[in-house]
Amino acid sequence: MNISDAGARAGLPPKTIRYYEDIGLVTPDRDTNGYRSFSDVDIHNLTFLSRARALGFTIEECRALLALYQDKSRASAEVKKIAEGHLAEIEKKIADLTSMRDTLSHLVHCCHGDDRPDCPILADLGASEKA
Amino acid sequence: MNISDAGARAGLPPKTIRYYEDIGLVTPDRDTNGYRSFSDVDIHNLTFLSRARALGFTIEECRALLALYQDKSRASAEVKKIAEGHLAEIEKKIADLTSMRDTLSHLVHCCHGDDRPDCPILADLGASEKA
DNA sequence: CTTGACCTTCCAGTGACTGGAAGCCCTATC
DNA sequence: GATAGGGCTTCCAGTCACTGGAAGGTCAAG
Repeated sequence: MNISDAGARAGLPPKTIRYYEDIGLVTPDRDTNGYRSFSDVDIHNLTFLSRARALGFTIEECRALLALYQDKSRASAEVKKIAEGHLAEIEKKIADLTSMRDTLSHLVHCCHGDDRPDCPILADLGASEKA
Repeated sequence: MNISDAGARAGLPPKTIRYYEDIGLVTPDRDTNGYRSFSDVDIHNLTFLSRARALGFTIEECRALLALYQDKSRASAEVKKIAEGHLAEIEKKIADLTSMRDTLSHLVHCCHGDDRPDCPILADLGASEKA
């Protein structure tokens, strides 16, 4: 199967698949004309990667997960450890963004947003620090 | 004031300040020895940038906000528009991350995490699509 | 006079792609 | 057989907002 079809199956653009090959995540065969030829296993691995990325795992986490996926004697504890670490990072990002949102939402709410220059948003950003 | 002190005041590393000068966000004077010399206004602007960045505004949003900040006849509506746009993006990121967290949290919860290979996390990532 | 902490510039790397150029390959139609 | 189009290949550059490091100038203290 050619790269476009493989991409359609896995839910990834061709460019991304070439990149994944570049960094050694997949190693499709080549046809005699030089075209990449994707086997069912390749598609399966690409789909795995696509889903793991959609869950926000970094490429290096994906690499580790894929290796564990292919190692039929792995310990599930190792997988769980990676997932838990990633989960903690997601939680932290959510907390950070929520804090930003609360602050910004408050400021936006305070700004009347008309053609006058008074603006609590800018006032707050530019304020000297206070206790 | 030299770059390190300016950075300490504004809460930014010297490298970042040099970068901000590179891209035209600040334009500190130079001493005769070539060192950057930061005025109170420079510090103020850097602090403004530091806070806006901490709220997750992009550099280009910061550039726009800083211009509005310095324009004493601006309309607050313009500021509010930028802030609201940014707020919407934050909300979206929070929603995306929350969805990821829920999925991942569920999977982590299902994985017993011992030395056996059975792992619902990998099973899910590798599953053929189902209805 | 030397040491060490600053400062300067410039170049390269980060993560995970993405866009684009230049050129080969394949199929279909005229 | 020529040609048009689409898809494939490689490679280079750009994204965003820095960050690290090298090479070298400057300054205050001892």
